[in-house]
Amino acid sequence: MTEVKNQPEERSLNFIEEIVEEDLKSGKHESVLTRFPPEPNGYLHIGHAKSISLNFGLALKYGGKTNLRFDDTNPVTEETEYVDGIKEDIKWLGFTWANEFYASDYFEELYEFAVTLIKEKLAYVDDSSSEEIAAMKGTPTEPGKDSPFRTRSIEENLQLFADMRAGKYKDGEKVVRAKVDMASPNMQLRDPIIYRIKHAHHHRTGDKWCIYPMYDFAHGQSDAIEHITHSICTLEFVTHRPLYDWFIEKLKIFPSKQYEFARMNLTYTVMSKRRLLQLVNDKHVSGWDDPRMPTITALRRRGYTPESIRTFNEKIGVQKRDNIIDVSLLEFCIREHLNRIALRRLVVFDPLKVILTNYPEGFEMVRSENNPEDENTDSREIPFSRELYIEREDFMENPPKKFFRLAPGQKVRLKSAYIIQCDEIIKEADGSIKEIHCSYLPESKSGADTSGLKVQGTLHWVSVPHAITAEVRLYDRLFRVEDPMSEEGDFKDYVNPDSLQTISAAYAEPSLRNAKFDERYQFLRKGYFCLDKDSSEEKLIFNRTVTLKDTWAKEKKKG
RNA sequence: UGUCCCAUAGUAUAAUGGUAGUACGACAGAUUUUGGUUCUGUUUGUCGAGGUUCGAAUCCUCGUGGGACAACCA
Repeated sequence: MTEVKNQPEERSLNFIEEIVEEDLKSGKHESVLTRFPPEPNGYLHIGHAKSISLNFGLALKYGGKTNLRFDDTNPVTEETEYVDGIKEDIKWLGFTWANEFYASDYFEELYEFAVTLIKEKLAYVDDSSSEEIAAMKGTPTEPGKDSPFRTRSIEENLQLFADMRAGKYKDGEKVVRAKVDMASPNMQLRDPIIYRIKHAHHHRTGDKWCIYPMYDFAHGQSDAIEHITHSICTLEFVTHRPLYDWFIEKLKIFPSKQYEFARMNLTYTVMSKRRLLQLVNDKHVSGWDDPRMPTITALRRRGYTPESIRTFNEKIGVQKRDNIIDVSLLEFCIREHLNRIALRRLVVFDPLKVILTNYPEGFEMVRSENNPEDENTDSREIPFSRELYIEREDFMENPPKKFFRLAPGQKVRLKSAYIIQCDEIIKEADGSIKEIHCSYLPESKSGADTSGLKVQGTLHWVSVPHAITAEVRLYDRLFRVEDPMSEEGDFKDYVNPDSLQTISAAYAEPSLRNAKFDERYQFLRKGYFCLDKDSSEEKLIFNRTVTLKDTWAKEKKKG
């Protein structure tokens, strides 16, 4: 009777899944073929991850396939470096494409499509300048005017188009436009340009072409060539859909259908390749993979797991309304995963020396669990000695109420070791605290505590003679404001100046000497960390992926 | 003031004419050798006005608000 309880929660379908299920049920399509179509002019960001999850997820869910297709129709901005980066990111996210295609694979077919249109009197070569074309285009509220070249003969158009391809004209001298409707209320339909001249080296076709198709003339046709059943893109292409359908109809090719969803926005960051590139170029960050960036490569470097990003994508859903997702949801997803898999380690960032006056010379090894959430992980030994470092902020000479840490006369437990009590504060000449002298309770050892004492606080620590040092990089949100784009002025004015704090020498327990790149760590009471790619044999560098939730910090703020 | 898209707690997301639910956040408490985790509880919502209907978040109309579109970018 109560068995329903453990059933996985049934998730309702998003609007695209509904369309797919309907198409499958009605027999419109026998299977699903989607595509992920990045332009190789920058790195993928978390917003793209939503599209990747959607496209690949749809195929996975309904037993279909997904092609990876690089939309490489603009040679001046596109580079092979980006192609490689994008492929790596998709693989890392855990998805596998059926075919790796390029819009440039179809240049010859696309050229023929344009010839077909010309022959049907549905396209023409226009000698007008860019400015003239813009002027004749009209405005959203006023119709456009026909170009004087609109009525050229088929033969002349064919010849001119062939000459364009042959390289007889300079950039911008001529374009090919589709003949749709200069009076259409939809601006996209006012004789859109479908081919332009660019004497530029293409990352794949080299110098074979000097004319390149525009997005609208490449995307839908590429979908059709591949027999994509559901071509999913973002909302800004809604107004392009009539054009998408128009080309498919006029060319009588496979009727792929375009569906649009709202792109994702995240608080405290920006989400466009153009703006991210600005941050890189203006050196606000060290590069596309600076861990503060919302790019996939940066998230990976920062320690995010692909699982957490996929979970995040499931949670945010798919819809058509503008949205800005609270970054705390992303943080929740990564904490939830890391809590399950991260190995616990003790690391002191800002050391305060503690001398245990009644502890003998030498040291002992104490045992500590690697992950209390996972019974399968074992434990490790940590050296404990008479001289220790604790976190400076874990001691206060005059503590406020509810300060459960170390203070004169106050007792705390040292994690996996003993209860200690503060007896004396040793100060420097300037009055600052040099070290504190404590006594430990031998009968309070972890696992064999017969002291009967209950203490409120437990601190992390390291043994001074055994500690190793490491650099620790603490990251915070890239922007000071939730939505930099909605603020006055340049979005770059709102970059958070404290988004990176570097601790050049933190003191870590010796087991971290063997830290591995594929392992995740929780530095107790500090946050989740991973080894940074800048690390070397001589120098360990850790990135903070995300902090732990800190209710004490909130308490302090309240005053 | 053209065409198109959208509107449910602070943020997201369900309810597909029949009890407005879930997650994150926030707040409070319990547990805790991490002020973590876990658990419990509280809080806040259908943009507005009409209409259809026994019944409307859902369908219709008109408003209001937000967004997209005028690159030889994608």
